[in-house]
Amino acid sequence: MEGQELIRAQISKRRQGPPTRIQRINEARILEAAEEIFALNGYSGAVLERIAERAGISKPNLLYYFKSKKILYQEVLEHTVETWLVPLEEIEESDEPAEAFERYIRIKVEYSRTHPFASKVWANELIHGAPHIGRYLKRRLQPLIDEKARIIEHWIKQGKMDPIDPYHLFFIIWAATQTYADFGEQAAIVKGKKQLTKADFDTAADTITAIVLKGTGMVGAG
Amino acid sequence: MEGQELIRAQISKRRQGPPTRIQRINEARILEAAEEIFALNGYSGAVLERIAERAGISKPNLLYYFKSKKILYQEVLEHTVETWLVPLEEIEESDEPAEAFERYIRIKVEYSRTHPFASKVWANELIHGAPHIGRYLKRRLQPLIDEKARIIEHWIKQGKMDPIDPYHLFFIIWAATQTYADFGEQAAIVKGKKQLTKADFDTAADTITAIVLKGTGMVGAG
DNA sequence: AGCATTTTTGACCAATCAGTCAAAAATTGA
DNA sequence: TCAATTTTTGACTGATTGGTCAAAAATGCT
Repeated sequence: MEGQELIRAQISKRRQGPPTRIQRINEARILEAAEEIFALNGYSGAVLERIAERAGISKPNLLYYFKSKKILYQEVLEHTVETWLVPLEEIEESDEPAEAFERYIRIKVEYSRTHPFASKVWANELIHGAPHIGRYLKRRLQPLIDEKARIIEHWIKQGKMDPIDPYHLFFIIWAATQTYADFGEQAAIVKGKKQLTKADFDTAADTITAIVLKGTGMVGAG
Repeated sequence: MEGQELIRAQISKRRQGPPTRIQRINEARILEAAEEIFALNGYSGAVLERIAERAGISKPNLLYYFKSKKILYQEVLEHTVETWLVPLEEIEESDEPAEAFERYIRIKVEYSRTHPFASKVWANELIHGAPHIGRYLKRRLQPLIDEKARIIEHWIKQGKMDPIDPYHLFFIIWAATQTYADFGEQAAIVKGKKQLTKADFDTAADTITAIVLKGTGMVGAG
């Protein structure tokens, strides 16, 4: 269990032409089912039979589309990472810090609410030390964060916000926004509910936004 | 995999008197080894043979001390939860909010640094919906949080801090402090390091403390 | 020393599960 | 219609692993 290297290269490519209608439907169904099963059980705990079942096909049929459990898992991971990075890319130097971060926080909380399985798969991979996707992450995430860190440092020089370590600021925001997906059950238990509601997520976004914006001096103390 | 009920009741109690020296040593060794293996591999991915190996004994011998994998896992969980709750209990109404929260944040970051495996085991359990420890959590954590929430609401009424949802404040602090243990590899990758250093944890504690204290109005805007 | 109790382990079993394979069924294209 | 291709699956296999058991080894006690 220590995957790496370019994921694309490992994926079953037995096709010559474009994917058929059946292929597109089945692969999409499998990936969706896999996301949920991997999220709920982890990599080792996930059983291919159950993923196939949930996708409405047989296990050998699943293996026909994805040559191995590992490859299927990596496809799921890659999909979640890319979605995860999109809102980060939208932070630009020309933005007002308060607006950029409020938008970023709200998008990430909303993503936690609508894609809890994706977030959990991702969290699981990270907890175990990113064994399947570490190298990819280094190539893809590190340069992106370095770029955004420079933007924040620029904002700090301009006096638009307090002097804060940009990396830790991102860690805190990631942690705070994703905790509602990853540890949603804990939050629900603490709040005495069966499940978090949309209102809970909205309050979460409000609270995180308020603390981060005021706490970093992006907006004047209220 | 949906354990519950009083954990103590399930644990092998074949003893009449107090534990012997050998028992204490071996049980401690096993629990320490188990914590690491469960943290690194998850419940399903953890192999008893490996835990035994790391504890320096044979697998049947491990099963002699803990009757099943599930029971061993629950013992590890229970141990981590109790440690986790200690600093929370220390927050008291007579405290100054800024002092109480700064202390709480620093203790939790330090705990993340010194007990990364415990934190990961715990995170893993929560991600999967707290299947083994959900009920215990409800009985133990919920009342405690309710109590601390009342203290915070009292502080808010006294004008000692901004009106903030106390539950979400705790979620944010838990997430921010534990992210350095749970997702430490990600943080290291982003920072271009192999591993986080003590200095990184100190900066983390400083940053979280600064943002939370200022962001909640516990200290005047600097 | 010698007996009782605790501790330790090799050998084994049964269940689970990723992955294979050959053949059947469905689909496509002329 | 009918042959070529793609899709689907039942039946297997081999490896892994949680847990058992009986017997051996170590320890404690008088």
